[in-house]
Amino acid sequence: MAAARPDPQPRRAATRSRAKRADAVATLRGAAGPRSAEKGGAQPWRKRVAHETTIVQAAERVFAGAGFGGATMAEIAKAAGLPKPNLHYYFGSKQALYRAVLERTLREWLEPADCIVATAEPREALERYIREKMRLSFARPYASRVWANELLHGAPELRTTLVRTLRPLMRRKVAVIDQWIAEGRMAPVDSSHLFFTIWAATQTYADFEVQICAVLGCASLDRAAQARATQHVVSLILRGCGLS
Amino acid sequence: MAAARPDPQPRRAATRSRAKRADAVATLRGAAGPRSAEKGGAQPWRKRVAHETTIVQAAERVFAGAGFGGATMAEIAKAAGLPKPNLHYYFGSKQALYRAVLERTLREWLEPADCIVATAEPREALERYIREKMRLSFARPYASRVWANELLHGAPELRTTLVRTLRPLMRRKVAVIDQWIAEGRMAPVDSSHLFFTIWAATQTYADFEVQICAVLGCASLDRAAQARATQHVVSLILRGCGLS
DNA sequence: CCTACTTTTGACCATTTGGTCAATTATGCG
DNA sequence: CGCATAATTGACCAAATGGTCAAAAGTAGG
Repeated sequence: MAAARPDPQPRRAATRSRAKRADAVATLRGAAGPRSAEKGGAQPWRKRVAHETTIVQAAERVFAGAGFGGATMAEIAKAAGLPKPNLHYYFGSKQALYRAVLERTLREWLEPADCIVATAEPREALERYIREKMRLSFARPYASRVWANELLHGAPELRTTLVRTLRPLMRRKVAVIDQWIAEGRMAPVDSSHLFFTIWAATQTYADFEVQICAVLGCASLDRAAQARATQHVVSLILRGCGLS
Repeated sequence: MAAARPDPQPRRAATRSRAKRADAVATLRGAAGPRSAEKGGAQPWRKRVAHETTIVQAAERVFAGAGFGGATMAEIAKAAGLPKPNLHYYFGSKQALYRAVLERTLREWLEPADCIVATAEPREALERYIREKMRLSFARPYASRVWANELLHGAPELRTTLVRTLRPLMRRKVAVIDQWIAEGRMAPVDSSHLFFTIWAATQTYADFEVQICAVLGCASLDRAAQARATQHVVSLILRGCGLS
């Protein structure tokens, strides 16, 4: 996760035809900010990262709009403003590109859980967690939809990731909630299912936005509506946990 | 909606090539039980309905598993145990078949809301509503997923349905909740958002089953696990509504 | 049996789509 | 400059896919 970028290395050239694809994904994984200890104006791979990011963002939008099967590489290319073979140059295949999108999302998705720790105040921690989830839902609806779409279809690409990454994390978080309950600091809810409910209640604003807007009779949720939604989810769940 | 079936009429034959498609959808719409006032052993269209049902069920499974774009008519045909042109005979196109699946789901989806009426006891009505939604989620996961998938991708097929059918219904239900709140019979929650939360919390068990199973570490939710989930959602939301 | 119909089905087609290639152009470096 | 490597891109291809058709096979009523 924190692995430093492999810098502008010749990227292990084989006959090239086979070598190009592969690890563009790895690039994105640690692309956050290792611009530090490099030489002077390291612009060679700067452009590469920029392109990869452009592509992944375009792909995110297109995959969100049509699903994996419905999205086409041509459409993604158009959305990214690049010729199609270029996508294949950076990400060997449609599937690899899709994976890159999912991987990027997963990291962002797990982050908010950091505030669920035993030493925290239950009410404060949960409220913060829910608010952060709501914020993500409104800020990155496409990412949420790609993720939802993947789960919806049985998670063919990240079933193992769910078991190997999400599950261990959740075990720890669930233990924290259970401890809070044991200490009588909140009502005895089922901690695992509490997370499922929070995920569902928050992400529904990204995933099923059309339905919500159709019912509310608005084209999209403005700032005020987002705040109202957030307030609703926070207070409903906190009260449900006996934390009002 | 209650329109009687057009019985084994010559089904307005034009040059046939163009006539065959069309209204298989209409058939399904009112196919519930008009077996009543017909003549004797009305078996001619009996088989037709059976086939249409078979096809729609197969389509539901396949669409749920791959989305509209990812599903193929060939796959649906195989799942239905019929040759591909047969599907086109009953439902003119892939899109029409998809619509038929969605339409069937919508009816089932709206039904549980019948118990939300002003004269009912809030606690009892809401609990019943939630339980019914949970039951549907476990009983018809494929339908839920097709629906979710459609919403996820912007509801291209049923945006108008949402506005013309779901919205009016919800206006009435929301009014009921608001009345209950005004009468001081439950906590002052945002009634529209309460529905969004209930939908999300219940349908997550169908839509994101893989994620839930991955976290819980089980292959699928057995009866006991389903009961636990249901109990969790019911008590969390009721308490959230001040109805414990 | 015969006529008129609905239904079934194998063979087929035009289009779309993921992916490839080879040729070409940038780019870094000695 | 000149070499090597990375990046770009127009042209292409094989496979998959939604949809069509016409011939064949039921099926009901006269």
